[in-house]
Amino acid sequence: MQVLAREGARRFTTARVAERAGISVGSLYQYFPNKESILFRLQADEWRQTTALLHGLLDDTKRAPPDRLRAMVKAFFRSECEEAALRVALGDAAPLYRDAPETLVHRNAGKRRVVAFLQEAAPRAPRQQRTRAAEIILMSMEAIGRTVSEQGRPIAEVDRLAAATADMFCAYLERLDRPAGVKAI
Amino acid sequence: MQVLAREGARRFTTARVAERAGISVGSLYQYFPNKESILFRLQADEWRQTTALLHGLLDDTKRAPPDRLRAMVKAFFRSECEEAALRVALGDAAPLYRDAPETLVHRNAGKRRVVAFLQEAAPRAPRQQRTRAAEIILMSMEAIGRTVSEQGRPIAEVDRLAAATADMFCAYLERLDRPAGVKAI
Amino acid sequence: MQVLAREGARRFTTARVAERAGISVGSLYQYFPNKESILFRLQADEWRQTTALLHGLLDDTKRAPPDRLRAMVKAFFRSECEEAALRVALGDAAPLYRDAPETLVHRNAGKRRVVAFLQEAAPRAPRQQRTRAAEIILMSMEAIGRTVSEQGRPIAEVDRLAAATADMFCAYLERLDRPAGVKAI
Amino acid sequence: MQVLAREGARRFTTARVAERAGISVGSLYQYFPNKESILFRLQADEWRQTTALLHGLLDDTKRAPPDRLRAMVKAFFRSECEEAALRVALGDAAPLYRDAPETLVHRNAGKRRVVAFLQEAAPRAPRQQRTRAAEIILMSMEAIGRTVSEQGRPIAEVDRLAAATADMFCAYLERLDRPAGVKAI
DNA sequence: TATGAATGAGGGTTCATTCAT
DNA sequence: TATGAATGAACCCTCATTCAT
Repeated sequence: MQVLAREGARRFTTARVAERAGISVGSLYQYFPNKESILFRLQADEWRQTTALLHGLLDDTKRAPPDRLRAMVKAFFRSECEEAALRVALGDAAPLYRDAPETLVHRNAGKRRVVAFLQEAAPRAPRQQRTRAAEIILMSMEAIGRTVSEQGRPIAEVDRLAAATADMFCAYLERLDRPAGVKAI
Repeated sequence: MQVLAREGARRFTTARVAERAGISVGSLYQYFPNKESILFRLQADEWRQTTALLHGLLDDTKRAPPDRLRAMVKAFFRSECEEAALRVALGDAAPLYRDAPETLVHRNAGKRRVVAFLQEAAPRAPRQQRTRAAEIILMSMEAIGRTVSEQGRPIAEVDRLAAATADMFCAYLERLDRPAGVKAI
Repeated sequence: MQVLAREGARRFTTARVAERAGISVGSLYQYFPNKESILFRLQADEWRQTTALLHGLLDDTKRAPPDRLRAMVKAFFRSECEEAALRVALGDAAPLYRDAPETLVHRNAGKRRVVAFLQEAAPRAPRQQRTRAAEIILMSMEAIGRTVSEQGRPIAEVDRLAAATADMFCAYLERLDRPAGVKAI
Repeated sequence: MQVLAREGARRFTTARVAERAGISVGSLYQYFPNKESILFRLQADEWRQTTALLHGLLDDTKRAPPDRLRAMVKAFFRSECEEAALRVALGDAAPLYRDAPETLVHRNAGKRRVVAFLQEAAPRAPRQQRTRAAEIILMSMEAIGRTVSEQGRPIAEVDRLAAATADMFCAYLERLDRPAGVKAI
């Protein structure tokens, strides 16, 4: 993680990782079969943390769904901004793990959780719409979060963007839950 | 573009580009100072095309703003899916041009155009909110478009996702234009 | 042997040998001083088996010398074709044990046995000629056997080649035993 | 060739070849796609030379076939002993080019030439026997030649072994040409 | 202006061997 | 006696860039 954050994806080499870890390249290769797997492990750890954080917020049934959504977006943006360099570098390394099966697993898990949330937040929306909405919300949140983190914006600005993004999602929720035919726009 | 699309970002080398172009590496280096600049040029061309396409749709004042927004999202998603391989490869090469000044210029131009559009579509929204909304809409659209193209989904599905994404944007527009204090959610 | 036969000489590593043997690398190095010695041991075992087989056939004084020679060639070719992969791999590893003293010992033992056989089969040949003939016969038989095994020819074909090779050896025996000056060609 | 001869197959590395050639590794890789191809090229050159030499001798129709055979064996053994180290190293590197199609081509070309020779030298032998005999003669000659070269025997001894080997071949020729049923052994 | 051979640092990976436990 | 993590030199190969022609 330190090599990735400090040196960037391009300079993330097995030699540097080993040196930073204070071990030899050979030892590194006793724990990881190849470079790709190191990166994947880093990304998996990130996913685990973020998933725990976000699902925890969505699970908090004491709060109204929109509040939970807002909390999730805000938390996600902030977590993206911490260790921004690492996040960017992991993003740059995506080609190396993009097609791994675990990537799909992670994506699907996230999607399922949001679908479940939408069931609660927009119970009147048809199932197919909910599935698509879940995807859209996740993809947007991740993309905006990454871009914001990448640009190194000040934290206050990040929070404002999170609020605005959550506004968009909430407006979408509202519309999804509106009985069909009562179109406003 | 052909090298990038056919061989991927990893195998996009100056030697291959020169060969495909039917010139020598030396000549290639007379037109471009370095590899990075070649990639940047490719991305700039993409941007030019997409910008022309999207701004053209937004400019069509005969249609209602939401319709134009829908048209833009649909057109963007489709254009992303054409030459998906090229798009993915350009995305993978982003680290090489991400920090170029032209990148910022392009982003700002897009943002300005959407801000102008929002002025028309949500005249009652405060200026700052509009600016943020423009950014959010652009980033979401780009991110979802890229992801969708990356995943190679069937065109019908892409259109459905475009429609749903546009739904989200329209719901957001509606809310932006709603007089403050009249919160629905 | 299993590692060598299944994985080939290139992938014959101490780690793999230890794993297949169900012990640790450390333990492996308590039984063998180095990798070379493992290979040599394998080769020595092969030699022991083959020597026992071939000498046994040559020893069978109830049969006429040419018959015994034929039997030996046939048996050798067949034994080479069993476990062909192992044989090929051992051959590839030859540089590691070629210069070991045991290699010379084995070669000399084989030579002595064939010299003795020739004494019986071509008693009239001068001693020096017999010595050379023994070498030539052994080298040919080994080389043709190895090549045949390497090429994975069908067993029927292998037997035919063995018969032809034995023909050659028998013709040679005959000539060796012919009184000098009675040259036919 | 120098690296192979002086350092052996194990120490035949691209870096050493480049250094000895007075060029950089990069340049080396502009002429050869990989290490294997370098070795193959070396072997192919050897084959070309040897083929020219041996076929030339076999072609000399002014001499009787047995004489030509003797000349060929002698010439082959001597050529193997020149640059013995190179020959041994090339042999050790065989795993790298053994399965290349050119190897088969070379083998077949040699075989065809010897088959043609046998047609002349043993016209009464059946076709199938001739084919097998050609293979056997070639394989023996190559194997004995290699072994002799590998052992670094003195040239006089090499010549004697060549003569003895040729004796064996000639005896075989004689037998092949003998009308069937007139078995001597 | 065009060429393309030459460069060489740098990449990922392997593996025989050691030695503290 | 058995272990197996640690080592690190060495391997093959790539590629952005230069520069004499």
